[in-house]
Amino acid sequence: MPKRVDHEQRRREIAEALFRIAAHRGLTAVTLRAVAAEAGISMNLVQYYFPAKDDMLRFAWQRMVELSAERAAAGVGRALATGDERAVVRAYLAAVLPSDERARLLCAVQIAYFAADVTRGGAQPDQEALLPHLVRGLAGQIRLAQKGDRVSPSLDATLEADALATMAAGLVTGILVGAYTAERASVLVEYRLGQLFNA
Amino acid sequence: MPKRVDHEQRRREIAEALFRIAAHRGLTAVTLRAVAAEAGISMNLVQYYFPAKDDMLRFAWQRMVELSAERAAAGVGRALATGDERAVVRAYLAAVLPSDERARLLCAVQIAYFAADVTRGGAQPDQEALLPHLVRGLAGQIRLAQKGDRVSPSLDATLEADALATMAAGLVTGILVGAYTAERASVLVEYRLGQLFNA
DNA sequence: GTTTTTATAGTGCAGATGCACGATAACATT
DNA sequence: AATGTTATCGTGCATCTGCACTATAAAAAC
Repeated sequence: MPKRVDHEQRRREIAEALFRIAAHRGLTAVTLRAVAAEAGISMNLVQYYFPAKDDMLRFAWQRMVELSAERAAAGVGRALATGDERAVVRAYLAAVLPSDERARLLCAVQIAYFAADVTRGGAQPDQEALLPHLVRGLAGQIRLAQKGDRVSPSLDATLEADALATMAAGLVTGILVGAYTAERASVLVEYRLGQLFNA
Repeated sequence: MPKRVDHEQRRREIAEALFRIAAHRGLTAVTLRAVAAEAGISMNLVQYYFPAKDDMLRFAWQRMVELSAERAAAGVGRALATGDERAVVRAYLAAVLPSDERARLLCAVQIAYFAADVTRGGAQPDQEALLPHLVRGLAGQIRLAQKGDRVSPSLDATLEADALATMAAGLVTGILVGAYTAERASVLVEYRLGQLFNA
């Protein structure tokens, strides 16, 4: 076997195995042995790259935030290039919603962590910041659109952003639980965008 | 000790102990021993009333749905008596949001179960039905208000109900994670009600 | 070519967990 | 008063979990 291994890469592979287990069988099923088996390596190797289980869990969480951010940045970046605020807002929301299988996996993992955090007294700072971050992004675009008269200036940009962001958060759970399809969610988002932006 | 004990009552007490543990330390911390200690009884007694741990978890889930429904019915019932659709819609949403410590507890428990379900492949039928049930209730009130010209008939009642319900669901997570306060949530709900209903 | 470092695997262990089995005291039934 | 039933408790056990310790091939360093 090769001597030099990219540790970061190895940790990411292990994190991917963790994602699959956490998303399909819950954080409870995330044991060193289960992750090792899923990753196709021995349990000791997992311990080699993560001194303690908690390190692994933390790394995987950070990795998930990173992956989600990348996905979001791609979609939002394209929309930003067009200069169309409506498209940017749509992209923001689309980035949050689990549209494909990959996003569904990441969302399920996020919810698993979320539940573990909520019940562990105070949540991680990251958890707490996700929604406000989305709200700021949305509010910024709405204010921009108001300056261009594409959104009525009588509306409260922050409250509109709050409404959109929380709706998106609710839709995530709705989709994961099977109460909404991704298509239905899109229709709802489009409906709200139609109300927010001038025709 | 008395010979005859109300089994249902005992199970409810055990469920309450389970709630406290699940809400504060997560479903992972819900062990037979922990629940027994929290309830102030021996572990064997827990097993006496619940043959298997899974029975206990299922009973507690049902009990939580029951308690939440009772709380909701109280608030919505009062509003229904007034005949004011706006008040009813407000009551529906207020019933979902964790406004006091008790509601916060139940919501935390719900999220813990929710996460466990989402990651266990298909969710419980109950989980799946909660949001649609809320949507139907809201849509009904909105249609009623449209007939009385208190809501513009040009709006899509179902989509408006979807928007409100998912916003409420998102607010629940937002409040639990500390991103929103219950007061801020009320402001947001009122803002949206102001948009939905004619002045 | 020897030695040191690095990536990988095996094993054992203390603690926790769900559950089964047995014991017993309080009450009901007769 | 005797007997059976019910609620409660104690204990032991197989299993699993995270972790520590050790071993060993392969590759790098010299």
